[in-house]
Amino acid sequence: MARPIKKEQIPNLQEAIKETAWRLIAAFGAPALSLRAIARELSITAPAIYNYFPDRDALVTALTIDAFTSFGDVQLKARDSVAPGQLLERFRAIGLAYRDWALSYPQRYQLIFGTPIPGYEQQHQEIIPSATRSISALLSVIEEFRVAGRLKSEDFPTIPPEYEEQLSAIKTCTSNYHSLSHGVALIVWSRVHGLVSLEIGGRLPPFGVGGDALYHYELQSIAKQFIEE
Amino acid sequence: MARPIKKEQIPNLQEAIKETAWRLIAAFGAPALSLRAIARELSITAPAIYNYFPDRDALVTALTIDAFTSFGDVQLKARDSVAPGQLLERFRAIGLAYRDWALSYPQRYQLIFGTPIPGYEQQHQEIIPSATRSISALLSVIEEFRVAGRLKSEDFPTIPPEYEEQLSAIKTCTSNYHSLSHGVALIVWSRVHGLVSLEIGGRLPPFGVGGDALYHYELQSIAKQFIEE
DNA sequence: TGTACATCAGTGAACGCGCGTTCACTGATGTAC
DNA sequence: TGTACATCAGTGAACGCGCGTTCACTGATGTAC
Repeated sequence: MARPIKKEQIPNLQEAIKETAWRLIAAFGAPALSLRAIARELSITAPAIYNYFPDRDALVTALTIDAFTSFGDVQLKARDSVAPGQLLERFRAIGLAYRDWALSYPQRYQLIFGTPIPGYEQQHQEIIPSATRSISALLSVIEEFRVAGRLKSEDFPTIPPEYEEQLSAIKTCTSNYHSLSHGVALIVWSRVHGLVSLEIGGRLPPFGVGGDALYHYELQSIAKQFIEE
Repeated sequence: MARPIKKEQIPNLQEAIKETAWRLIAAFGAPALSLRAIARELSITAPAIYNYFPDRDALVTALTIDAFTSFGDVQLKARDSVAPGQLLERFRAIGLAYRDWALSYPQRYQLIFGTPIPGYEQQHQEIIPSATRSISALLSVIEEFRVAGRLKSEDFPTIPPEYEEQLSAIKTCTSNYHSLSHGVALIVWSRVHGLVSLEIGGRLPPFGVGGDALYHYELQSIAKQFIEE
């Protein structure tokens, strides 16, 4: 017998909300994200979302954690796709994966590494583990170089003791790493981030330079500067 | 005789609107900028703003142009503060001025180099002149190095002809520059931008590294890599 | 010096909109007997 | 197999808010005679 028309349910609404949020962020930018827009898109009412997230900030926090996790997965996978002995190849794999991920998910990249959403205060405590994990692939390889005595560090600025204590956030994960490794990892990250964020922002075309060739060149430069053959 | 209480006028309201806009952007972020908030701050009514700017986007465009102009002023002043012969010192001066400006006006930096404001479509044609001028200081010095035969470019990726045509935007200003100079300027910019945007975003502390020492180190690295002594 | 008039920067009310969040509710589903 | 009940995901109305933009207006200022 025919049941009365049952409204088609959305299985796993929690996930559907997040996926829709990503689509809207991709289309209109993270700061324009709104619960009502998500609800509209899913053909539910806005208050239904409150069954899954206590408020808008909690949703953004969940999205941020997911983004860091996805990014971290890719970074660790890239590292582990190369045998532990081939450090230089590991480094290259991580670097290439960085840009690939950023170009695949420019919105997520902007969300976690770009200008923060106004009016949204990051819940640092909740985000730190996934954020720390995401950078740990690069950090671990650089530390391995250092341990192997292959990190060129002659003129790298020494890190003053008063800064050392600020390392705590990351150090919970990588407490045994030398602080030099953190310094080098940071400068490597800043170069890679500089190029990638300009590329995502569409600022390469005016210079008439291809992002692909430039990125390979930059990775090569970094390796040459910091790593002993 | 006592005139009736005259409401204190704001002289040069156009400028006052822009100044207030910058203050609000500094406080709440560019995407949160609203005409009504500006009006409230100035104790005028929102429609009064329409006497000076046809709509919100026009205001943002004006702010963007002002920011590029202010940034360009600083860049050119830095370059010209050093005698034309001392190219390396000119380069250093430009680099240091870049960070100084960014740290002084992080909001302006974010507005012109960070994630674009959602719902605001840049009026490219109006902005291009000030944007092009702002980068011209760096570009000119690098071109001078090239002309002097002091630009190390052995393994710099060659720029494919199909990209050359995209240079048009900048080339209106610097049409006689070699495209290699554009390429090198871009990579220099990307490094400097990478570090500065991480510093502005408050992402250096977790690594326990001081922005000052790191930036000097990075400028030095760039010079060493691209410039013949 | 005094009057009539044009100018036009700023006002105040109103429009239609979207937002986050609250609240009492409904109605399908699953469980206990 | 059948009935009574508890659960709880999602609803719909409402709240108070801020937004960009429009419009007819007002009232101080400057000009012409």
